[in-house]
Amino acid sequence: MDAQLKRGVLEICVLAAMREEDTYGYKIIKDLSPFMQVSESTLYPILKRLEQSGCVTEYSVEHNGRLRKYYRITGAGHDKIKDFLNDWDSVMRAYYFIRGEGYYDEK
Amino acid sequence: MDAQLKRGVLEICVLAAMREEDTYGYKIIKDLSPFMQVSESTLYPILKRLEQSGCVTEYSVEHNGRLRKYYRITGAGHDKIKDFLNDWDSVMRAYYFIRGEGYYDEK
DNA sequence: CGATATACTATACATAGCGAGGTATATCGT
DNA sequence: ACGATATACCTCGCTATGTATAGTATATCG
Repeated sequence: MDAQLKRGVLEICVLAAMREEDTYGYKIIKDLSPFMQVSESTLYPILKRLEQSGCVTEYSVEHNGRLRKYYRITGAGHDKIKDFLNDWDSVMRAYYFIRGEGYYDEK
Repeated sequence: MDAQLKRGVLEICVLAAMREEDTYGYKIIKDLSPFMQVSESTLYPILKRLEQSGCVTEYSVEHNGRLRKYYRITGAGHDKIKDFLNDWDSVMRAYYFIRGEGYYDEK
């Protein structure tokens, strides 16, 4: 996916990836890879930002002699996903404008 | 629309806005405003980039004693729109992943 | 025993939206 | 007559964020 298109979508994908169960960085990259390439240098700063903005909490678990960091989504994180889905209408209106088929018929 | 979501969409909207007929900066802002707020400090750099990358050509027409800059989309510009539309599938897959309803059924 | 997978971190760079400010003319209400 | 608003274009600086590159460390597989 185009780097510019990723913005605004990727962060929400990361939150969505931990909706079912707590997860960790490397697993998120693998889970998203079927439809979106994410490099480590992109993901880890995102996780840090999400933690600082209260959208996720983190805790470490020892795994093979190293600490593996798990992330759990918070209420604020769920709210952020909802906000994104509410914004999606305006994205679709832009898409229909670009397709050039005029009015976007509400779902 | 969220600033991050705009990236990758806005530039293509600008190209789409001149598909029917040549247009100019101020008019583009008005034409997009029903579904997307664009400030002048965002638009004019975009038009400059599009010109430098060969997606549009520009020419000036005198209007009320001042020069008004018109923009015309090129073949490369049309190609860019096509590329965007071809990429849209992966955006929708990300959207369906976020919605949490699993597999994205091809249109 | 080297390659690959797993797993996290830090530095430096490029891209692009946007607020704030600048310049200039025309029009409209009071 | 005059201030507000609309039209029309441009630039500077800030900020957010994707990404390449590199570093650290263990386990596994051929």
